[in-house]
Amino acid sequence: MQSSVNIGSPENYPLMLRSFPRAIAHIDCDAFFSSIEQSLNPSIKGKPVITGKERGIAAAMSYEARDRGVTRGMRLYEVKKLCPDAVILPNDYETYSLFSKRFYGILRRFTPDVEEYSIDEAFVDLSGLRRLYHAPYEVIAMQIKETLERELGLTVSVGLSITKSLAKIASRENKPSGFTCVRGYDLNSFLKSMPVSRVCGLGPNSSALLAKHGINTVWEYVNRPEVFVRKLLGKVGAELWQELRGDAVYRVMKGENKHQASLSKTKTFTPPSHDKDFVRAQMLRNTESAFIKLRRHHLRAGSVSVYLTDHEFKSRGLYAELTRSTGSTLDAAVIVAGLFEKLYDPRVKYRRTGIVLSSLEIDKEMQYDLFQDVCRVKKLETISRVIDEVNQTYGKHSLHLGSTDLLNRFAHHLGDRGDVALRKQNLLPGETFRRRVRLPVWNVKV
DNA sequence: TCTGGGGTCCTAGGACCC
DNA sequence: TCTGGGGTCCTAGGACCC
Repeated sequence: MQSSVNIGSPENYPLMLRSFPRAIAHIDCDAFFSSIEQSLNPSIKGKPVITGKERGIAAAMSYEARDRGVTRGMRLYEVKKLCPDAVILPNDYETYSLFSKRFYGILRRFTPDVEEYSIDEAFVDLSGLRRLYHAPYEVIAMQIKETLERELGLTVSVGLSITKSLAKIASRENKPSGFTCVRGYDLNSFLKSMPVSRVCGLGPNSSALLAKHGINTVWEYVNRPEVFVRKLLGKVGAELWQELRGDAVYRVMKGENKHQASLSKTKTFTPPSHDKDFVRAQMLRNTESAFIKLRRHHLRAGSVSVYLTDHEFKSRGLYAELTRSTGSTLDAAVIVAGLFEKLYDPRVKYRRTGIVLSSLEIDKEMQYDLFQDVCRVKKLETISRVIDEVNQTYGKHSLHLGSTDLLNRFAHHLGDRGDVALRKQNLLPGETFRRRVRLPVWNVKV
């Protein structure tokens, strides 16, 4: 890595690096979900593989499918039109999480400075490792890449540069199985014709705004004064400006279990509806699902917000803080129903409801408030536990709130896979799957 | 890209308080 | 009692990410 960066015309923008230059790698698994499916089932290697069957849209697709024009979020009937031979599978997050754990395990063999950016993307700070490995950063990064590909049976793309933002752009350059190194003195040529929309953090809105000011490439962006971008795009804009000039402001955040801030559940339905009972039932069903997930993660929520999205995709929401944090569906259902009453407008057609649980805390840290009704709390907890047990055995939502009953006339897509045995063979020592049983649904009033 | 679901972070502007 | 002005806190909504 270079120890200095030369960017722009020095007389206009004399650049003083704030920090010692770092070597940061961004590692991105190629077509993660579908590659895992192909890795586990060799008979579908080389075929267009799409996951997301249970939701009716393409969540992830293999390069074979991408080459045929399949894109993220595409409806599955469209997909079938494009490639009739497509292999369409439901998402299997358990298996994907397992691969993700292995992925991070391998990275941590090289250094503890690993950030879990998402299920299939990591940042690794290689700074200072040259001496340990007796090799330049490029070679260390290549070693990491080769180890990952060999042990996971998937390909990954790696970007290596002096800031996170630059490394992230770089990793996308030569997918799949790419390796792109951008040194300080490469910035000029690398950014010259790079569209601003490639920058992580500059989405469609920011890009459109920049275009209005004649800024289309990252090069044009970094050659404007900092005050200008700050005025236009605020704090984030200014931070990215630094990062793209090679001045690292974002650190690689190590730590395996970052504290989760919120947990949400949303569901879209078609056609849009203004049937109040139906919309409320959707909302409460989301509440049930959110709390099931909450309890599975051994968490409690201290606040809850609900929102409704109308047919024009405008959302309105309401937020409530709870007097004590809870993991009980029944506790929250009362609050949610109250918020819903305030939010619901009979003149509007809704197409989506959602709930966000926040102020999350770990279950065992929960302390009883001196003045609360301990008996009632215990009772609600017992009910929740029993509900979870029943549902685990007989299928999600077998036992549910009476008020969500009317949803049961809608069939559940089961997303069954029937290849659990195959998947189990693939487990390493110490790895397990959650139990998964599906039976017909019945109704119980609570 | 006309729109599926689960997240994080930022900020304008309202509420509230001197 | 009315009014001005300024500071702080908070949250709803937006923008963005995978």
